[in-house]
Amino acid sequence: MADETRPTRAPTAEDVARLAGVHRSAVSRTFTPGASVAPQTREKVLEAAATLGYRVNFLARSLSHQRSNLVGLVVSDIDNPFRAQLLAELGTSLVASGYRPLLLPTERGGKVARHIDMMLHYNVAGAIVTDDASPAEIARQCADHGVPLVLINKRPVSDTVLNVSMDTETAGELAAHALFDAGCRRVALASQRRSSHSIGLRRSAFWRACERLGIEIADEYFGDLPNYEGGRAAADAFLADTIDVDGVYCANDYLALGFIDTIRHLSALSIPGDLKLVACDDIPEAGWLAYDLTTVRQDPVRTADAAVNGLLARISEPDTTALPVVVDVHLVKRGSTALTPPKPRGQARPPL
Amino acid sequence: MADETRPTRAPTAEDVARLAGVHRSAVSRTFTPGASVAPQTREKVLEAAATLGYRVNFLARSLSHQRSNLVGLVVSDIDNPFRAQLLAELGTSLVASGYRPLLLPTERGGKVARHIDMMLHYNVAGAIVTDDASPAEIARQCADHGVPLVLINKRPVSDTVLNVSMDTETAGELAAHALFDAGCRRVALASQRRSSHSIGLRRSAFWRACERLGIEIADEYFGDLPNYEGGRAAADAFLADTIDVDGVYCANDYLALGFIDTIRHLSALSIPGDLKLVACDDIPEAGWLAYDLTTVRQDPVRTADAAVNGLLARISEPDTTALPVVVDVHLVKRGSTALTPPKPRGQARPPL
DNA sequence: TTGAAAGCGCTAACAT
DNA sequence: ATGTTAGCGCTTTCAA
Repeated sequence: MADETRPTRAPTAEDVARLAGVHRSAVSRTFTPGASVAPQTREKVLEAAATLGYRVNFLARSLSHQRSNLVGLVVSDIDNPFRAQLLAELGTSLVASGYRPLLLPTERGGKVARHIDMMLHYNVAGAIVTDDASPAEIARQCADHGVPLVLINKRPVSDTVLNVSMDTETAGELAAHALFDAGCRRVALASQRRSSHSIGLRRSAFWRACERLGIEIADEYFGDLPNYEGGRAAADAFLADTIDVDGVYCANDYLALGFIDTIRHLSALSIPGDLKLVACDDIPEAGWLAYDLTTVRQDPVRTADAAVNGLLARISEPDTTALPVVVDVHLVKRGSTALTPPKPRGQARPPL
Repeated sequence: MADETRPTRAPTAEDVARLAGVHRSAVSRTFTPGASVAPQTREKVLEAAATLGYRVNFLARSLSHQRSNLVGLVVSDIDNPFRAQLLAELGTSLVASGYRPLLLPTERGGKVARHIDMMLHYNVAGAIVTDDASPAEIARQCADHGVPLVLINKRPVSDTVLNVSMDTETAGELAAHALFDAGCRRVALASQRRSSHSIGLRRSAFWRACERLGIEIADEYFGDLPNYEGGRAAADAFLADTIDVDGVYCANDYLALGFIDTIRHLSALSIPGDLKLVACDDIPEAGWLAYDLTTVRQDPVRTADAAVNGLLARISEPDTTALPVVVDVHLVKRGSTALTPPKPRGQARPPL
């Protein structure tokens, strides 16, 4: 009768109670952290549970609690190594804190509305958003439903949602200084065409810093997206131009990789010989031999930690105003801004 | 009284029923795909639901159904671009199919047991595992609890769990042929030290193919992990050796990037001049100008689709035996195996 | 087609 | 400290 192939229904608290000779509530209490159970009752329950392979049904528990320990993780552009690292960190960190990440990947142009909908279906305890899409709506909806929300590197929407972002202002300054120290006085910018909050901030901060330092910004070049292809496109535009610059700031590393490759492989320019380069993020690739890119580091581990801790805080005290968290950045100096002996021709940018 | 700041409790089916002037079950039926509701009742319910912002509580629904539409996604090494792509695809594909991915990232050396535990707590509808850790235990446990399981590129464990894997045999052949066609007759292998099912298959298949073609395998070099650093370590070992080879097969692209960088930047050897290189996966980086790596493509989209479709099939018919799915591979020819004019010195591998 | 009622597995307030 | 009981929000037989 008891066929091994037919997996029997999962054991319930009732089953355990029966076997242990106690009441269901005793079982419940045994598995509830702050409950009072007699040590020996607890023992009996634990043993029975073990032999039966009992596990608390979190769905039922969440139903009682009116809130699950699921956390919505809205992410886009996982192909960007920084995002991938961040996602991994957020995931492990959440799991370590007893929460379960519900992964909600956003395709480009995908409806974020679907995701909030989803999360609300699941009574998520909170949500973390690092998507590039505009979070205004998602934030409002979450607020309406009392779902604590954390935005990473996004435009702040209200003082009820926590904003965790890198120190863009300092990042811009560090980048400008790095170029200045490398001798640059006339630079270009490379970024994405589609406007983005965080990229926008990086650009303007860099711009201001250059002004202060007396660095002239000659022009700006764009790719469609802030990725490798975007960097290549920006570099193509750059090379097609005839302006004379001695440095370039790329809005992020991922894009910088494409920029570098195009410059190195499809032009006669040398980095850092003819052109210094600085970017932002410090993805692992920036440290690779093929790139050796000076960049402003934004630590994904600390960012993720700040986001998760912040979320936990908001979950336990949802009614406090959320003070924005700014994650420090620092310059990682590499070969792309190395000082080089003056070129024989003595020209910053030789004709192609 | 009705303060906007205090988000009111989410509306329930009861609330909707009251507003629509019907019974709760009518509401339930309205939101149950195959139920029978009078068109106008349905209309009333839908309207009431809309004004109240009602959403079915999936936790409660799952409790009734005895199974949620959560799917465990056990992933490790998200830093590997192939894994990142796969994860993104799996996520979007699951969401598109009406399932919700529960992200369970495995740290290196992390206990997978924790994850199965978690999934069982949530009555997941199924699970997809692309983790590198041994899945034997996880598979057994899932089977015990009737949780459909799909393994991607892992060692098969039983005919109740579906195995989706790339065609390693063909991959080995394609790689060997690519090297052969590029003129290689004596090659080396680069992979990871820690044994891994999929890497192991790639190696042995390549080995056999070389034997058939009359390519001699001179030696094998290892890095600790199948990543960039692993590739660098393997290349270091390779360079420290004095064997004379004309080609190298890297067990995966990610590792190959490190291998290439070390060869290109820390040795006098040229690729493909002195050394042809072939790897496996076809991550985006392989096509970058800095690498231009000939590789055997394993399409993450098709792999993910196969896994998700397979999972759905097993969810609907859990008692059929799972026929392994093999995902086709093909060669992507790039510069690392380009034929080059004979070197002036006429020597395959010049001394450093 | 619709209302009534039982039950999914668990928690928590209450009573003992 | 433990048993009792009333829900949590939904689905689903069963009658009507």
